[in-house]
Amino acid sequence: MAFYTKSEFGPDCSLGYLARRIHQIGQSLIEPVFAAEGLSGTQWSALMSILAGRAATCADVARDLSHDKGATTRLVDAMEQNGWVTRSRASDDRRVLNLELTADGEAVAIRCRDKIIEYWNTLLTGWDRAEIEKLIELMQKLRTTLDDALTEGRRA
Amino acid sequence: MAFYTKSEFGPDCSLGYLARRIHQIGQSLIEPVFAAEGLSGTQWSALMSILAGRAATCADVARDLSHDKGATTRLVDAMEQNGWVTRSRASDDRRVLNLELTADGEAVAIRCRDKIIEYWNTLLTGWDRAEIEKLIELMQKLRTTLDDALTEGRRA
DNA sequence: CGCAATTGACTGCCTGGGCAATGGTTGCCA
DNA sequence: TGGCAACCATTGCCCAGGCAGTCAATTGCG
Repeated sequence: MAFYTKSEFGPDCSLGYLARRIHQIGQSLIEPVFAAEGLSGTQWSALMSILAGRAATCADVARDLSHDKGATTRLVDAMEQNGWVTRSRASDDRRVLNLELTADGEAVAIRCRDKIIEYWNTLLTGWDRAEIEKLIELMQKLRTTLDDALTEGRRA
Repeated sequence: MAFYTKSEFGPDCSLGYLARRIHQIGQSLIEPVFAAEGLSGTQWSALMSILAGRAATCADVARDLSHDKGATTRLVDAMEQNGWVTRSRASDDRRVLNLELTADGEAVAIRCRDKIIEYWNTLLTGWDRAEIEKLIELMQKLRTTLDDALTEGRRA
């Protein structure tokens, strides 16, 4: 039933540790790509979130990225100053500020996306397609499991 | 040959995004376990690194966790103040400070480890053993791929 | 042997994110 | 209808971590 045991548990087989390292190293590898365009990885994530229609407001972005709401305000501030997004008060709900990508914002987001795609494709040279698909599938499942646990914890 | 395409790429199939979310959510779920023992997740990682014999000095810990050297100094400061580790000047290389776990430090590390194991086992209820093993295997492979790219980049 | 490059530990500085509190707005429901 | 909870956006505060630079000790190479 139980998967991990006290004697076998170690960094190399810990999902938490592996996720941490993959995130850390991946981040540091890809960051130069963003830096070349003058933005941060988090900013790009936010742009993509808006571009993909997953988010239309500040709060949406924060939720979609599991990012702090306060930090998101400042994130949008920076992107607005760079002329990548615009804020406009929603007419139907005056609490909300709708975010929209400018032409520049969309262009930057897509340029970065294409570079990122190319970077991952290069990195994954030597992997079987089936392996990658399996990895993505299992990581999605893990993400779902964690998400469920989180919302369950929130309810309790 | 290429795995990702411009039309199909999206957050849900991006390994970077998945790793980020898994790391973030996993971290926030497990953090209370550490908080109950009065330490942080990073501190526990460092303790485990020493306990497992993967690190014997401050620099070792920094390397093993891909953690900033400066931050590691302060991390060890905190753990020393809590009485979990001791620093002692190495006799053969007087630059080095050898780190050793105290009885308290070891006890805390192991208590947390056991709780983490239990937490993951609970979380993974409903997963097939083979699935978990496959996921770990593929994440290890990804970690290795990224590590290689990193050291390669360092050399260039 | 001697000098340059490297390494370990540490420090100051700065940025970015987590957290809590606030003000304004809306929906709900007694 | 009045009041209350939820929600959006924003701000101030604090802390951890990344970065660059310092000092001492060590290694390596000509």
